[in-house]
Amino acid sequence: MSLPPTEQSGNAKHAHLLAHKWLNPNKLAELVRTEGLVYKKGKFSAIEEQQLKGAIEKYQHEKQISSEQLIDLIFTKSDKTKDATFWSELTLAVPLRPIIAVYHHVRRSYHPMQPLGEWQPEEDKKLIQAIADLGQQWEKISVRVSRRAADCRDRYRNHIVNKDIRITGVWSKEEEQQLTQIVTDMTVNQGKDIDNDVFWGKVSELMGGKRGRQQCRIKWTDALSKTVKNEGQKPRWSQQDAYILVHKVDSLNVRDDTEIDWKLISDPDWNLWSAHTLQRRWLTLKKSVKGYEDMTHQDIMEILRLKKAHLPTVAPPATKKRKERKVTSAAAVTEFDSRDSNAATPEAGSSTGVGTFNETLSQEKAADEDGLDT
DNA sequence: AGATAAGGTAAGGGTAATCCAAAAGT
DNA sequence: TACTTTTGGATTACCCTTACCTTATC
Repeated sequence: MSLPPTEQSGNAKHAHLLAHKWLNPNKLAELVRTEGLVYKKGKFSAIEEQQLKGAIEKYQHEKQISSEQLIDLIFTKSDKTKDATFWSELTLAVPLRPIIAVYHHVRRSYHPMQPLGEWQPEEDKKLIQAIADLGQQWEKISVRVSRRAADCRDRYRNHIVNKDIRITGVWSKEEEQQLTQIVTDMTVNQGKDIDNDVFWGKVSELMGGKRGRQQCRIKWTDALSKTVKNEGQKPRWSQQDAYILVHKVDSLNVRDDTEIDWKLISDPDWNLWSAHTLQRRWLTLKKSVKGYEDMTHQDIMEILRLKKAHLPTVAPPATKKRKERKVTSAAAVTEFDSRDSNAATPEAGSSTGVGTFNETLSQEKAADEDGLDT
């Protein structure tokens, strides 16, 4: 009998799996269940980009290959000189990433056609013609339109489809109701999760094609879903929210804010804010720090920690004429926290990995209690 | 020769930078 | 009230994952 696998040996084994097996989502999910495999999803952080770049340069140097040969290696299929270990080596440079993710990421970022920005009317014409001629064969279309296959596809589904009936601008009450109806029919009325099981292409169709999939999704996740959850009231961002956000980000102890998984930041008791909204709020917060462009994440954090050292008092009641204060989500959280710290039930909090936050807030709150409105 | 793994392409799901209007602050 | 600053709504180029194949490898 050997020793039970230590964390290290487990990780080494997992790292090897991730770097050498082209695991499809089912197999990945199974390994997560059976072996406690941990892997990373979502946007590649700046740090990971660096690590990949380093690995690619190292490979290029060791094998003494030119940049052209490198591009061949990444894009040309069935090249006899192909090195089967190439993708595995790159993957080892970014721990926790499956080889398929690295493969796709590198092929995107080293693509010879770089993104070109806004589409010109002539390009749209070319695209429409190409689709008419070829069908949805994006790689072939790409050659004719001189845009990446993925960009052609995106242009098509987001802007060309239904472009004559598509409308933009502020949503009417009727549209909002219709969207809410469609989303709830599709999810809760089918026993599905209203936050995760929505097919936005389908939703757009059901909206009669008047609104695109992006319009529908953003409208729902950033606006409608939270007013639905908040009994029709629209929350407004407050200084308390800013305080909470700074402390949550701080508690993650990331090296860089590109490492943050914003979905983990939203809290069951603070979840009126979508991940997207929180990310946006973080950016404005960060930009409020003078000279942030040249600072490390740690420097920025330090300043923000100082700036937001104290929990701001609730809603400055300077005047009472304010038509019944909108309930802010921050208020909801602080209320919850005071219950939480009294009860001290471990399961009460969220298990999102930002647990230290609640303690911080409770302490701050205790110290600040007198300043709080009653 | 047939099974399985690697790899290519398309479909599906999402993020983040930006513009501008509305609300809050002064 | 008029003006300035902050926040929120909408838009859209761009990014990541999954599904479904074809091709390579054993």
